[in-house]
Amino acid sequence: MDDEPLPKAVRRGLADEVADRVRDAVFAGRFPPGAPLREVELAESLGVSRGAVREGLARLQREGLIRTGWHRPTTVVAATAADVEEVYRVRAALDRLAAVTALRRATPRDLDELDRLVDEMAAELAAGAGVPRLLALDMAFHDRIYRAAGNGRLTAAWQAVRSQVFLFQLQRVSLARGQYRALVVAEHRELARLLRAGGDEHHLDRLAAEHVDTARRSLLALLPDPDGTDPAGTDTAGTDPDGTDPDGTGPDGTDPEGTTAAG
Amino acid sequence: MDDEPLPKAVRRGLADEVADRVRDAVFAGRFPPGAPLREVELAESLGVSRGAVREGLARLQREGLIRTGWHRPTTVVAATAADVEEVYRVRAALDRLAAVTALRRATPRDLDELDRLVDEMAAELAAGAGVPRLLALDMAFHDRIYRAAGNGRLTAAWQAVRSQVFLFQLQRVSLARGQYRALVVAEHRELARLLRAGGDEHHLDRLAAEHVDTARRSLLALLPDPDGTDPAGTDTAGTDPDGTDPDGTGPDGTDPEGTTAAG
DNA sequence: CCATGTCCGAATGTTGACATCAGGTCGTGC
DNA sequence: GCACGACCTGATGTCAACATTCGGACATGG
Repeated sequence: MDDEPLPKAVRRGLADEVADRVRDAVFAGRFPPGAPLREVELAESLGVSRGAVREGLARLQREGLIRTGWHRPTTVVAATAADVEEVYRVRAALDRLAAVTALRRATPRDLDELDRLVDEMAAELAAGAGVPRLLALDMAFHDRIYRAAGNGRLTAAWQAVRSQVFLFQLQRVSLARGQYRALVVAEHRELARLLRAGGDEHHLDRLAAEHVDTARRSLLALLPDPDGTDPAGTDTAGTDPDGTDPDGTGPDGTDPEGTTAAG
Repeated sequence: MDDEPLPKAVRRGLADEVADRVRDAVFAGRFPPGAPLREVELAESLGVSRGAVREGLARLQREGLIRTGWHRPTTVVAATAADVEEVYRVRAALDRLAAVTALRRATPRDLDELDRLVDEMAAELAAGAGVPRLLALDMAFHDRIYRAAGNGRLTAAWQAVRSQVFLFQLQRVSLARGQYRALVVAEHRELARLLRAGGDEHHLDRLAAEHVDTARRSLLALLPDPDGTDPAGTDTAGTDPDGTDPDGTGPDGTDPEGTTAAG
């Protein structure tokens, strides 16, 4: 008996389908950073109407994977140091909350799944698996933590940066060095251990923060340094300062199974 | 001599207009919690096509203000204790990051504006202003902090919960008691002071968390105790992981550019 | 040669109509 | 009387066509 026997057979619309296809295409490098995603082209290519494409793109915009403007073609985001800084800072805040919350709410099933993912990660690593495969497992691991936390809004916020995290890691294949790969696996194993231990909230919180920080620094090391160690003022154009950016469309709250794939 | 002399004259689409109108209507109580928002009705009422309405509703869904399903009418969210818990926990995580980041990036103009908002808040309070007015100022205050932080993704995440925070506070007019009102103003003044001082990051982080927690508890106190939401959850986490308590969420939110209405 | 005004292509923004689906109601058989 | 199935209504999902706007190229005047 599963806690959730049936994954609830959700009726997806075309927009979701379009979003998934385009997202995978972006991850696969079909559309490099800065490349335009024209609605008509995608509509023809996918065999659907522009409306569906439009809605799907709006969803991807919500995920921060693409940017658009008034009467301007949407383009794939290009990862600058400022972007990485922004995304990972937000991710750290969310991850910490997710970990601490999961500490109190994780079910035995959640804990088992986390261990299984870490084991699989280690196995794949030993087998010399490619970066996308390891990244997918990495993502699945964190997705599970968010799911265990059981906070819909938190999960939604995570999904708003998740694709960017994946894309950035994929573009800059920072996992290339074996040393770092092993470290990542070790960090995940430690996270799973602390969650199972169920005790030290402070320790877990700190580990979650450090885990993200490790990834952030390893990515920033590969990017042109805009300014000092402490990036201030890297506001830049990417996002709008006023905060009222025109984005996307409605989220669907909960999406349990990771959609990204890219395996 | 503004830092940004011209507010950039953004070209808004119909979807944004629709979203603003509907949001204001919801805040004004035109659509009570649970009420259906039918696309055709709104289309006729606003004099636009269903497409525009659809896109606008998608935006509101992203803000968590409405919920929808496959071929089911969208409805206004009803604030349960679990919802408040979720929203405020996420908000606390975001607010903490925003405050700490703003500590390093806030410009003198930002600081002046924060002080001005607090003063105005105090003045309105003394003048016996209504709850919506105080809430709007409260929101503007926090919006300014997010803006000062200069992290677009963080701001986007904030906007995904901002409307809910506003709605919850508005529905349960927890600010009714004069005592609490005064406390809120004092907390804001302290936040502004710490930001201007520019020093103690730890202290600021903790204050931001407490500020949100105060609001969270005051709201939960007014809601029926759901049982299941979470055993340890509501009060919870008394321990602070980083020395600062990980959760907690905050109270008000508002929107800067006066869209919210009610005022 | 630089600055200004105008035109054109292309993409998005917007629209109204058609197809599909969920929920409730009624009717039927046991 | 109860369970099951078909039907109908109303809503959203989807589509193809029209209107608006951006960006650049071209021509023009100083």
